Amino acid sequence: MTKRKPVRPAVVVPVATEREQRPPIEAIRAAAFQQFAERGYPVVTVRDIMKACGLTQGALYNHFKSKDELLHDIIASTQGELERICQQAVTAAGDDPRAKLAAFVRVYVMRHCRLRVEALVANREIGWLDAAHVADIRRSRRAIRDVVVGILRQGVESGLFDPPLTGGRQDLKAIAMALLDQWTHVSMWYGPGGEITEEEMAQLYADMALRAVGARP
Amino acid sequence: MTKRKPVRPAVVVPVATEREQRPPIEAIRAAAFQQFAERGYPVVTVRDIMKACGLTQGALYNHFKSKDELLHDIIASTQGELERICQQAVTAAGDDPRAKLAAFVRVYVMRHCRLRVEALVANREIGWLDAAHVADIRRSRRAIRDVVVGILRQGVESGLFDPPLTGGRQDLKAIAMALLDQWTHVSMWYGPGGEITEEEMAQLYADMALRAVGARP
DNA sequence: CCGGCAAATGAACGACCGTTCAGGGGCAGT
DNA sequence: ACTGCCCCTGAACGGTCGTTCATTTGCCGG
Repeated sequence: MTKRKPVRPAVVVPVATEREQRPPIEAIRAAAFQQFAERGYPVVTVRDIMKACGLTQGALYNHFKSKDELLHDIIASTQGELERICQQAVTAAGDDPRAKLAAFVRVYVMRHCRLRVEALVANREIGWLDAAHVADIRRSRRAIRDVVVGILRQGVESGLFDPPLTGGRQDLKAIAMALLDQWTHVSMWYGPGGEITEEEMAQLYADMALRAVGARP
Repeated sequence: MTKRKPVRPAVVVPVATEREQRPPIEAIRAAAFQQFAERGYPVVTVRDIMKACGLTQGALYNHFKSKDELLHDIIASTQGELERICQQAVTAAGDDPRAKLAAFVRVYVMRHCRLRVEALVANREIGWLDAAHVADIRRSRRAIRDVVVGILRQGVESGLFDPPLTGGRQDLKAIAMALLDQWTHVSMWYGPGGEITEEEMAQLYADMALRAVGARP
């Protein structure tokens, strides 16, 4: 057998309904999310995506300049929305760093449970973007991380947090990275069919985070 | 431009020394690790890997049945070794679940810092394996998770751990997943050029884990 | 009814993919 | 010196890829 076999059988979901319900550009975005999440950007072809929308390959280029720009478009929209709701949750949580951290975790984890597909694509497929498209996504990620670092710093300075030390000093950036890794990768294994609701997940992760940073009760 | 542009410029490292020093099959494994880690399995070609070893594309098939089997081979060896050292660290740590958990985290995190490239490939590229090759990797991952769950259960039953509740009951599996996500993804951002040593990372993560599960001092 | 225009089609292009295979070199054992 | 055997080479195969483009479609204001 000399044929290059697809990494997974390129089963294209029926869809059919997509085409009528929303404008084609939205159908393309939705189909791309689904396909990228299930099989990964490099092995999903333009033909796969467009067939899932009931269109043919050429029609993509009436809406996006390239496959690469399509990926950037859907990642950037998800990432921007995530940054927005995280910022908003923190500012709405008052001034207590414990409340801020808890609010952040709740919003972040619940979003990664509810929008598993989008979160998974935004976090896993970013590496396929070329240098020009990847910059603003990374900026947004750093901004989110810095929000967490800011909460931790405020908690430490006010004496409400007592996080573990790293070689004798505080490394709040490492702690923030560790916590964000945990929260982000919920989207890799959480399934709505399980026994835990999204609210319970959010509560569990908030509890663990507050404990990890040594928040006073 | 109608040419399909590579996701990243397929810069092939000089190598040259590889060929002489070790048997070719080892050079192929090393080159594959490096290339898969840097650019991802689907976009790394057989020609890329073999050129990095100073060989030509056809020579791969004297050592591996296919590109897929090569990926499985290098992932399986890494994963098997990880499972082994984790088991061994836990049994060598005595009977106190706090010591067991700390020992597990130390070994797991230090390995993911030191062997970043291997860990990254084993965790990130597993999805490209076909169904026949993926089964035993997943089994090993479950086994490692169950080791953590076992430690947590022992800690709870002995009253030494008091982990957060999930909807009124203990969900040790979810806690184990959350912790493993955190430990695993160290390999995504830890760089030996940073200010934190591997030992400090291991200590930090062990501290956070013990706090998260409510270990008594 | 008509002209115009955005949007879709599907063949075509140039490139590259994983894998196969006939040919060839080098070296151990006899 | 000859015979196997292992390993490597590089052309070839059959296929897929992202993208382009001439052509057609379908809709809208007049």
